[in-house]
Amino acid sequence: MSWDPVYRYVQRIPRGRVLTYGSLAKALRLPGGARTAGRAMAATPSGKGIPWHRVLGERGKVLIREPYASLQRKLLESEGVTMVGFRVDLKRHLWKPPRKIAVKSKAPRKRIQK
DNA sequence: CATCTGACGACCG
DNA sequence: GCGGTCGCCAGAT
Repeated sequence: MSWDPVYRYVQRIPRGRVLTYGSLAKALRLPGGARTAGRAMAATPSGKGIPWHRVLGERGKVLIREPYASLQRKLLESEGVTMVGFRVDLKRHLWKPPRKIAVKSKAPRKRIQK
């Protein structure tokens, strides 16, 4: 199984915003759901600029073990993410992935006929 | 090949 | 809200 799609998706998460394993899995339709997203993140290649720290558990909880948990918290706070202990305030920082990519043209989009 | 092990999450007490 | 159980499934042992 190639985790590439997962990493590409994670790289789209803007600074200061976070995503959950569940929503990640759902967005990419990963078989096995959230846990599969977790496996992918656990295998995140280092040094590729992938913002792995922006992926959290349901309700914004940091689920990884030390010493990475502290690092993740630190990285998040460094980009302005407000946290309560090892939990992120999802109300403020949850990233809602855009359904459509930004449109450059101002012309109206064509309607897809049903 | 048999088991174990999670960077999960829904459920239940 | 917290801890335990269970389904999930690719890798590791």
